[in-house]
Amino acid sequence: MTEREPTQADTVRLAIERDIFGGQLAPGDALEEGRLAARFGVSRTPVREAITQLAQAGLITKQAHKRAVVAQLDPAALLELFEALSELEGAAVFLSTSRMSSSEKSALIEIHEAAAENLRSEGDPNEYADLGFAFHQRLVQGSHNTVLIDTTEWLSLRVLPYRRFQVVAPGRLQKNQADHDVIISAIFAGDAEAARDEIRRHTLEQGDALMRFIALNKTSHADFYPSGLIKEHQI
Amino acid sequence: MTEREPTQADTVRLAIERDIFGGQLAPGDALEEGRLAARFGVSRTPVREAITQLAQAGLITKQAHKRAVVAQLDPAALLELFEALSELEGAAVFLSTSRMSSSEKSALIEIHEAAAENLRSEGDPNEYADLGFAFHQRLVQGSHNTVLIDTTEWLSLRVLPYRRFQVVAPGRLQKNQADHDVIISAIFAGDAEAARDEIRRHTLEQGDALMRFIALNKTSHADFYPSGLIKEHQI
DNA sequence: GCGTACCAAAGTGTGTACACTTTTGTCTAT
DNA sequence: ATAGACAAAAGTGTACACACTTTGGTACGC
Repeated sequence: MTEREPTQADTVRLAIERDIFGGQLAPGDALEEGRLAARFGVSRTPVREAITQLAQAGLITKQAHKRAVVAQLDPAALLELFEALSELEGAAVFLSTSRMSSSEKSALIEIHEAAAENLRSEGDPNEYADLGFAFHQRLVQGSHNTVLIDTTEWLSLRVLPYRRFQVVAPGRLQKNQADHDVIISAIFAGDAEAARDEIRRHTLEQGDALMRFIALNKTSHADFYPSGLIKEHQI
Repeated sequence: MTEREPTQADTVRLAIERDIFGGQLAPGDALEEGRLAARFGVSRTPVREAITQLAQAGLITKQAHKRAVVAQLDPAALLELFEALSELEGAAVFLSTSRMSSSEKSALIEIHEAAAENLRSEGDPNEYADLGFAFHQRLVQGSHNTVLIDTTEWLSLRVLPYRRFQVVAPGRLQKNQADHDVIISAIFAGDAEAARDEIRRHTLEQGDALMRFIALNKTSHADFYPSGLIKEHQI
């Protein structure tokens, strides 16, 4: 799916994606073609096209003659997603161990140390989260296998709408940083199997923490958004 | 993407998929909306929708204002695909080892033995190929992780159009069967790591064999189809 | 009061028309 | 002869109209 010059359908699709990842559209929200068309000042045709693409990608679900709905992940599905993600990242890191160039490795360390510094100085937790995301991303990209990279990034994206709910449990960040430390050590030691096992466990734990949080606040995800705000954005 | 009652777009999409997997549409062939519409007796709208879905899925490529083209995989891309696939199958089998029910295990063995019987009696190689596909599929499904299963099946599908080129090298089938045997043993022994390693190597080898074949016949995939036939089906 | 059938409103699926972009073939100038 | 410009043809992107399906509510019968 390459697009040189974005068509209106592409524009609409990107806008919807941003709304989903940004939280303006929560899982479970309905998308109505007519209103979206009005909102973006285009006809329903490109909107339909955008929705088709998003549905195919799994970001929204769609049944014939029914309104498209932002994909909603129940805890079981979320668990499966993280499990698959952990295996995928494990596979990628296994390859990365022997394939990362020295410049890629130093870029990885740079990110890791920036995260450490953020932790020491008690900086913005959001910034730390971004650095963590970048860390994982670089790690996977080191595999130099675009299929693996794309697939992994796609699954990461699918859980992204839920990441915003993750609170900073006490000590969680330190644990996270320590995990990353171990992973880096394994890679530099050239122990691919150890690196794989470490990141696999690490990612699985992350998913577990998120699920526990959601379960603890046992509530539909929509409840995280003040209903007034939803109505305005639901379009 | 669930569809209860198939829309025309779904019908068209399935028909195109069949053509691609069946070889009537070879990688590199162009798809023209108007003619497809005429062929299926519908308007261009559902055809466009089908093409959008296929493009999103990676089965065809599409640029704005240009005709859609059946995705073409160069050897490098094919290698990456098989590498990713082998890791994915490895991950799935790792989980399957501890998760397959006894009925799932016996179904697996049944397939395996049918394949053995086919080999002994020198039956249809196409039937053996189908059994091999089913074997891998059951193995992956044993992981009980739908995300992993869907992702793996999708990648398998993407290489399917190329499988038709695979010739039966002497001894290849026996080697294949022996590999499957080892995998089954590892699973029944409960050795998840061994099972993972075995299928990973096995799938990687399959990809290698396919690539070598394509490279040996160093020719664009379109050359496999008599050009007269292509023209008729190119629609 | 409860379930059921029906009806209207909302919303999606598809056909068709047209503008705009790409492609192809021809003509001209060097 | 060849390269470049131009024009016609082919093909895609979008708007709009309308039929069909779903949905939610209301009235009717029990």
